[in-house]
Amino acid sequence: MTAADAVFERLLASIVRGDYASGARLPAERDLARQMGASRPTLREALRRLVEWNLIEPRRGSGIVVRSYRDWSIEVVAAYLRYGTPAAGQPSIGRILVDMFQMRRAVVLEVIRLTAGRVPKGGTAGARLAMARAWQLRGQPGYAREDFEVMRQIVEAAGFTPGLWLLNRFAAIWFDAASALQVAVRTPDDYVACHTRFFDLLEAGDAEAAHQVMADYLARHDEHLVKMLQVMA
Amino acid sequence: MTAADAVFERLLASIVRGDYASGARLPAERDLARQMGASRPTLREALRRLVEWNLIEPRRGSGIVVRSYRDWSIEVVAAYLRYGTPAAGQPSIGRILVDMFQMRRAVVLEVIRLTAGRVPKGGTAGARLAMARAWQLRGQPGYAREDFEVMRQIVEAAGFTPGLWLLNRFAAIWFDAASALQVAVRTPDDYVACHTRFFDLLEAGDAEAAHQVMADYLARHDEHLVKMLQVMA
DNA sequence: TCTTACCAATTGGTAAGACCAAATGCTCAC
DNA sequence: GTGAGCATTTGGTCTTACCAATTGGTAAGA
Repeated sequence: MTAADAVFERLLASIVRGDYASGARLPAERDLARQMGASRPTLREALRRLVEWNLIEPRRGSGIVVRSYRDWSIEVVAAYLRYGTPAAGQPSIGRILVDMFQMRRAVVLEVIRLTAGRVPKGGTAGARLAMARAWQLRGQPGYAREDFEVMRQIVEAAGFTPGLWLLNRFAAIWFDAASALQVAVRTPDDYVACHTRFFDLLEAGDAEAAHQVMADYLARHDEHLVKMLQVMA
Repeated sequence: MTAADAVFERLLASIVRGDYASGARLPAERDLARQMGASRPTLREALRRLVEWNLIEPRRGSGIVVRSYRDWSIEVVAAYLRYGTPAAGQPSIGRILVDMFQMRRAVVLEVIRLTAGRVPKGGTAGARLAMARAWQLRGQPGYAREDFEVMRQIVEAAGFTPGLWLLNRFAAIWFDAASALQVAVRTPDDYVACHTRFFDLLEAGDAEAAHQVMADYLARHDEHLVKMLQVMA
């Protein structure tokens, strides 16, 4: 991790933790750089990302104002799971987590739905290979990424570029959150069976049935994770 | 627009346009800064955002490699609409556009679905006010933002924070894309009627019917936009 | 001839200091 | 009390320099 990354993480934590009220001002860049033990250019690289995530808004001559949590961008969730301290009337961390799971499943399923009817003949070959690799890696660190690669292969073969890019963003957020939660994703026993059936249905052109297979699979998958979360809570 | 923004935009354009093959290296930072007529710190602020969007990957001692388009993040779509030149076998700009519309509608509707059952008594008050403001602004520049505020009010009232943050990201991408397309969003005549009915159903606790109202509304809305796109093409 | 260890060049990462320009807020004249 | 003008604050940018990780070639050794 670079110095700019470290500064970014510290500022991110303090904002998400609620150290600054909405509309409050951060210390001036020069002071902030000194507080963080970093140079101004390094600090500014960190600030760039905070701007990108809609956490702050620099105003020349005036200062850097901290934006309301209602303006934040989805990339913040992982940090919120790490550092968040919900104020009164705001949803709890557990609530956020459950919501995130629901939303993630909904988005992935929508991408699948929009993809399913467009997979060309033989378009599942890459996905089948990725699935085999993922299965080999079950229980090991590289599994999540390879499992994710399966869907990317499908979506790419279908030429559904915006869906591919959306999945990429979600994956980044997801892996970040997972590392924050120390969640070890378990691979279901029917992993290969479900996916093979999914691929076969795609090749056969039965988009609706294919979508249903993955909907059921992900529902079971999430159910398992939610149980784990309840054990933790 | 700051100098760093300008440099970012130029680099973004050249990468999205395909000036660099996947895995190719950008010129060294010092050379690139000179080419862009900017200082190294300014250039590096621009590179930060390109990293954030998964367009490049800096490697100390080696250089900055340009990543494959399949790794890019969803934030890139707007730039792709501006500058993209799809290679053979890749989807056309028109295809991307239609996909984007579909995906946006799907995501918004999913957020609505996950929100609908959780709106508290009186939770639509803020949304009704925003709707009135949006209607006043129909046909004018501020309309799109205020129209978007309506949904944010609903989602916020329901305490569906990840959904709120996801909408924020989508809105940013959407407004960026709209400015690239010079699309003027027309306000349907039944704007107030549809939304009022939506709010009433939410307050009555009929989540399914509420969802359906907005699904129909957005379908008609998008149909209109798609027609405009066909005229343009 | 092949391999290995090492060194120098390349290149991203960081720091310090200075100046410009926009916004702010105070002061002073009216 | 009010408005114009000026000094201060503060983000935006540039220059220069040095550090550290990687790379690639070179020379020594097997």
